[in-house]
Amino acid sequence: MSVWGGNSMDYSYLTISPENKEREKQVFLDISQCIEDQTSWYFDAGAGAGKTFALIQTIKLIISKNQKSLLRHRQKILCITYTNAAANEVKERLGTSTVVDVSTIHDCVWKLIASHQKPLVEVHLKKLISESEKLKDSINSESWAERYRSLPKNDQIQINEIMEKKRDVYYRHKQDSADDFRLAFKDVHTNFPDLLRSVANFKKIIDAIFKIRQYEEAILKINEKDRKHVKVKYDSRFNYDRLEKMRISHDTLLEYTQILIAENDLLKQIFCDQYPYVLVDEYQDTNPLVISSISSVDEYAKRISHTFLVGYYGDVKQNIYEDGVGNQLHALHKNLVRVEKLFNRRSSPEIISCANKIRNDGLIQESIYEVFPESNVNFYNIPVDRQAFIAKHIDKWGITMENKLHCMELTNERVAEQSGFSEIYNFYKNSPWYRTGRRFEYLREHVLSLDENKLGVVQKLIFRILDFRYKSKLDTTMLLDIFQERYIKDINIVALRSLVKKIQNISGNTLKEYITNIFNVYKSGDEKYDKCIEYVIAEEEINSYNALKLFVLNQLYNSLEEESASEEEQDSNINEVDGFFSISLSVFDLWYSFVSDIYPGKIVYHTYHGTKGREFDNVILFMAAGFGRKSGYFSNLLKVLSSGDNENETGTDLESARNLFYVAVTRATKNLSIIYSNEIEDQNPVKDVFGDIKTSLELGQ
DNA sequence: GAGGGGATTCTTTTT
DNA sequence: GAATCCCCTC
Repeated sequence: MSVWGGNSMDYSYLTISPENKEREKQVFLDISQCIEDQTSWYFDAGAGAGKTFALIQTIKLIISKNQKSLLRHRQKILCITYTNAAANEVKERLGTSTVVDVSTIHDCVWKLIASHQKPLVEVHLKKLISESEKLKDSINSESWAERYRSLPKNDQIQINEIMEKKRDVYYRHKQDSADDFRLAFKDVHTNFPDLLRSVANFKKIIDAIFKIRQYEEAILKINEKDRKHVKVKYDSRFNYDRLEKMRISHDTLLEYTQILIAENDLLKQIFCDQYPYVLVDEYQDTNPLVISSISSVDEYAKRISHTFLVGYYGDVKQNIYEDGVGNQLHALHKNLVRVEKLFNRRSSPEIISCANKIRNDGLIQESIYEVFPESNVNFYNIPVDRQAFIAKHIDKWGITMENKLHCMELTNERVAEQSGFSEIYNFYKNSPWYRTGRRFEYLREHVLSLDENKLGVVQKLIFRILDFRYKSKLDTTMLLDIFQERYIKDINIVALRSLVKKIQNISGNTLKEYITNIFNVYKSGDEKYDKCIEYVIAEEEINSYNALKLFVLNQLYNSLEEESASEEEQDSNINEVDGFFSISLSVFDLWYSFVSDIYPGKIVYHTYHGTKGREFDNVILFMAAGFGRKSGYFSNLLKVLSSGDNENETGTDLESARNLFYVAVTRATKNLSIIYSNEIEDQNPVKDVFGDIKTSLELGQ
């Protein structure tokens, strides 16, 4: 069913009644009718209904009816998805086609607008002006800028000049404690003691002043047609704009697109000429700016009587990201025909029934199958003892390597801990680059991303070493997976055998030992071996364990060249890095398996959010009253679990908790256990959904 | 004892 | 960036 492959039950032997087959066909006929009538539509279906299947079916239908005309007019069907993973899945399931473009929203709109730099730069210029105005307004009105505001103009100018001169000093000491920071700006502190009473506010002011200046310089340069300011670039690697450098990030790209399309008939023309059919996957997660862009193209196409059809596919109750359009689709794109699918092709009737009660918008699913295998659904309210709880389920559900147990946790930190590599996760978490540098938001991606390229610099290097170690031990590894082509082209069997043996002989119980052993053989006469190691490490200056340690120290502690770091501090940093490399290799193996998406055991851990789109036979949900800073996140939901008012929940924490819970519950196909350890104020709503609440570990039927 | 400020801690996910 | 706790000052 999914790109992540197997580990799910075999549906092929389940039977579907002729009546249900007919009804399922009718849903698709509804979509065909929309295409026939030239009316755009949205397809709403709950979890497990086969949305992606329907989307692909639709594409195939459009192709079968219009391929010739599309080819003749050099037109294509556009399918936009929210993630790269989803785009790849659609491509894979659809097969290659010359009349379909499948891409993420960002790729697609950037392709559209990147070649229209003239209007793009104009929009960018307006943005720079409005952003610098906004900053000036804040300095004139926000309470954090009051102490600056109340100074005489001359003093303000003086401060601006001092800070401009000491720009590098400012950035060097920005992360210091308040006392150290005041010390670094002694002169400002003595002359303007009030201003530095709150260091945090002072930093806010200075940041704003610097930004205003940068923006104003950029505005001048754009007007002067400076060589570096004639083009706007979209940089998908960064999550924030650098407007003064003409670089924008994800959200601003969508913002500019919306403005450009709204203001520019030529772009609308190009869009609807090129793509008369647009299909949007997971519309509930799509940014409202994208919906209004598409909608304005639609209106334009109608005005000039062009064919332009849009089909949205999604489920409002699976909207778990804040900037998604959710149930506001119809407000932004008018006159859409609703097509609904009420069948579920994934889960047991028991699970479907719980899910129906959790979603409170009236969409009630039923199983498409006549008979479904045995299913267990239980809600436990007991103190959480993960080991005991999991052990019971392994017995009860017959968990094996082939029939895995999938545990869902709320946080990544827990997932790392349960997966057995919290030592590694915590090392990064506590390192100055992430902790003192306040870069917590990078931690997940840098440590846990399944995409090697998104890992942090240190993490990527360690990944490469572990990957090399893993593959060099595997009989099925292809030579080219570990050796670079040009170094093995002219190698004979004897030399190759010796090289492989040398590599397989590298041993160690810790990374420290393993890496030390790598370099023990390095530069001792075997050039092929040296090249191979250089290929793995790919960092020139690293040619010993100590050099590696220094590299990590520079990357994560970068305190070596700082005059402020005392010798003891440096020693303790070195010890910490040394301790990190002394963690057992078996722990690193667990991390390696995790980020390689290899599941070496019977149990797999996920976050609730991370399982979107997937399905598992056996699921345990670990649940608690609070989530993040919100202490009543789930406990409030449980109070109204089966009775909440859909209308009044819009935009509330209750809605987001409900959607997240809905997504988590509907991942399960056969067996689902939920364990909630806090007190339940009112048991009735929970009983309504899950039946009796179990208060002991005994797994009743 | 009120309130200002500082230090500390923290959720998820995608582009 | 915001919630929360703690400390300091008035």
